[in-house]
Amino acid sequence: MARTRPGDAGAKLLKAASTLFYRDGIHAVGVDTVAAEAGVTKAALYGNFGSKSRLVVAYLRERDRRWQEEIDRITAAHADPRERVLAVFDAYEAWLSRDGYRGCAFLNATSEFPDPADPVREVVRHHKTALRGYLLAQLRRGEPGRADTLADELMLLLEGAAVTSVVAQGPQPFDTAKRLAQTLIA
Amino acid sequence: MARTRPGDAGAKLLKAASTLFYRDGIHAVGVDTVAAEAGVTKAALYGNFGSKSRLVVAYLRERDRRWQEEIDRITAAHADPRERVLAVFDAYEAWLSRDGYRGCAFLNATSEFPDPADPVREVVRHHKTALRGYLLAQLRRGEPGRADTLADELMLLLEGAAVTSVVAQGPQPFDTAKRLAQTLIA
DNA sequence: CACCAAACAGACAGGTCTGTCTGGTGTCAA
DNA sequence: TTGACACCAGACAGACCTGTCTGTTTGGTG
Repeated sequence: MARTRPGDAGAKLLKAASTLFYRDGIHAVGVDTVAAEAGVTKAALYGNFGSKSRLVVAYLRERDRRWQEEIDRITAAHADPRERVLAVFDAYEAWLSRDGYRGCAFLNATSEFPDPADPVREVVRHHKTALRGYLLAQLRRGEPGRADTLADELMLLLEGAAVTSVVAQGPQPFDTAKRLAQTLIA
Repeated sequence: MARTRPGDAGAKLLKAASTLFYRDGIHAVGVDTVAAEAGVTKAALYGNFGSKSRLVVAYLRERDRRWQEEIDRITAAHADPRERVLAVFDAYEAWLSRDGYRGCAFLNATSEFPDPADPVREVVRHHKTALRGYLLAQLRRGEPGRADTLADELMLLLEGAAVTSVVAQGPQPFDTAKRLAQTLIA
């Protein structure tokens, strides 16, 4: 088997962790399983991340980074603020659909880590704050006075559609959410 | 110490399980902990429920039963369909507030049990279907033609507020949700 | 080429998990 | 009063958990 090049174990682990933690849940996956899936030894895991907790945080940060890239793509693809907002709904739906409606990784992590002071929860707050911030920035270019309220409302619709689509095992809630969002920002 | 009377161990276990599973998460709590919290032996747990999985299902069913009682109280306290709908939002908020914003027990369980075929997930679907059914029944008495769409929209707002209030660690999202709900059903 | 850092391989410790089993004890009902 | 049954107490099995350690091998760099 091709030996892992020095410095590559971290990336392999992150990829494996992302797949397994998201698919099966964080508590349900052991470090041995992550290392095996990455084709890397447990020693490499602890050498790179120090602990499972820190690997979990790194996993969420990485996912946040990828989501940020998605936001950048949306910004590049659409100039109209309203279109950008609606594109966020589409992107959210596409992510969940691609992953078999296992829900938002950050909300799932929140369920598994009850302590609000946990570093995991800080990453979640950072991610959600950034998302709301993006919506807010777009909405300010429409009716600045209503932008804050609208951002709150759209966040409710996004999160609601995300969790409901998991229970329903399908994208239908996003149709409802997008339609409602459209009338709100019209 | 007063000995547990025959037949009471099940109820004690259910109460302890409800507290611990909800507060700390299901995978994070072991059967020994549940038995100890209930003041009961592990043998009694397995005698009454057979397995941890079945205890989890019983925990969610019990919670669903209690929520159904809440719905009955709402029905008794309000005659107007619109008031009943808004009272559901208030009740949802009150439950989360009482429990320190740990979120909806059923959505949290969904995060922890990825397999849609798991009995746990069946209980979740049953609970959410019943909730939507109640809203739908009320909405049909207003504009029957829009009732289905409205029920979907209100569910999004409820779920959205539930999860967002966990991330935000406070009830503010429910203000947004209720205000929006009010304009939708006006 | 020689060295170092990072990987490999895999044993190991100490704890926790679910689930079982044995044997004694209290309660209720017949 | 006696028998059935649900409980208590706690040991036990076997798997899995996180995290550590020893020693070896290898790739990249000076």
